[in-house]
Amino acid sequence: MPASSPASDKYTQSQPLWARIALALRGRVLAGEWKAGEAIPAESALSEFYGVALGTMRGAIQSLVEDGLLERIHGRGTFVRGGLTGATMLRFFRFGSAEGDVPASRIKSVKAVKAPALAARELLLAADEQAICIERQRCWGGKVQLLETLWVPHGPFKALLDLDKKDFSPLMYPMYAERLGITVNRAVDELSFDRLSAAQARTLDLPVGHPALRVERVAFDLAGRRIEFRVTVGNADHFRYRAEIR
Amino acid sequence: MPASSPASDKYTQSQPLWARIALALRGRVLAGEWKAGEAIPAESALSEFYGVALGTMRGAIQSLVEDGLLERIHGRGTFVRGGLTGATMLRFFRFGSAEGDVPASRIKSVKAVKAPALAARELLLAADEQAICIERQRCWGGKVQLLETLWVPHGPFKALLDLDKKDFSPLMYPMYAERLGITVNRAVDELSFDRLSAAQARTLDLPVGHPALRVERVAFDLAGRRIEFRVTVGNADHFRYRAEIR
DNA sequence: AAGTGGTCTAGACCACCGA
DNA sequence: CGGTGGTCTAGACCACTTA
Repeated sequence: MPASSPASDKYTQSQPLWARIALALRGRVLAGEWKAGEAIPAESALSEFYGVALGTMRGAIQSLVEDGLLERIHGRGTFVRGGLTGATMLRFFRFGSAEGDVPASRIKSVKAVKAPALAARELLLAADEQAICIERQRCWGGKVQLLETLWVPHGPFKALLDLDKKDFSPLMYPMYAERLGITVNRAVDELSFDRLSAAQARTLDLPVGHPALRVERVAFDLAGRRIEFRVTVGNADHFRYRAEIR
Repeated sequence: MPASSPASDKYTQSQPLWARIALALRGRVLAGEWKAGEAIPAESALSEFYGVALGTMRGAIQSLVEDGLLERIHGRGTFVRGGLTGATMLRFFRFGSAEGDVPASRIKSVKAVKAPALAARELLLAADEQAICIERQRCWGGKVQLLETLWVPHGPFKALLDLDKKDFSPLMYPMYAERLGITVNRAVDELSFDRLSAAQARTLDLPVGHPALRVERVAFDLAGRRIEFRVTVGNADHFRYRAEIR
């Protein structure tokens, strides 16, 4: 940045200076110069490095904070945000008594497959492109409560195929981070209602055709790439969600 | 503000200067000094009035923008935000063909009642306090699609009792603004799953016990007061909602 | 052209954190 | 204590909108 667009060229670029610096900073984060959880240099150091005023540097950092890439802690520093923890599917459901229960996770299968049409579309994969399909169940209170099917692109995730089902972490996103170096930074859930198929009903111990909440989730990494598509199905009677408008 | 806490007292208050100014500004908006849709004075004028630097004034305004109270438009000014339009219940549903259709609204009844327990709790009313209950239906494609029951506190809304059912606007919130001077600034929706009662099923032309989405909404005015509680019920098969995590 | 918000500078000092 | 981010100042000039 200092060489390619000197700060003395005020107001001559199409983007504000703080936005260009934010872009450069984002690039350095994505390139792995500072890893998740680590601190980036102090504002003063960065403002000197880029040859801009402190306020401008703060603006650049602030935009990345609002974007979810960085996190500022007063008195300590500015940190690269860790990814999502993944325990977030619970926010759509209320399971009565199972408060202290640890939500268990059971992997049923991990297979290399041709991505089906829906998954290929959501992950922006070419037709017939290879993917990995993971099926798992999530349990609370000793009962299977959620059925999940996940697809991830084959390339960056192929190490999962060599992993024993027992060694999968109950939370996928921290596992992606530790084992593959892939950070899930953002996810979009699409909710709809459905009815349980015969197989689903059997596993969930509910009648066939019972109302179900269906969540289709696309997860994005730090660079904004689509790295996981997931379909979760659960008993609609336990659905509860709070949305705010303004 | 200029008299009660001069700007020269730097850093001696528990709140930052910009926060105290934001509070003062919010008070002037709530007092009606500038109405919804109107512009407030320019940053430069306000910074002079409060005796602070321009950057501090910008910070105060920015906080109110993030709060949804103000809106800045480059080159034009800073405006008091109009309230919600109210067409927002549609975001939970997809009604296939009825794209060009104007969503119709039919008021079934407007009555002064003792607030039932649920409504009283959500509106923070005392037990047995008076409220106004409004029942209405919303239609698309020539069919009744949503059933709504609304409760509003009696005091500020009593003018609604003198209004003919035909004169209700299809959108409640703009009507609150025009007829009562009450601006809905924020609303919280709680979604859950239910089944249609016999009466509901008849009106919606669906089987009894058919899966239904239930939305309980609390609406807040500019001052943060709870001014409306609303229960909306519709066919769960048309439910669709997008949520984002980060 | 005049007025608005948006960007940027070059400082100063305050509040928080950890060693 | 030294280092971090947070607040604040007093300017200057840019970009957008309206008349």
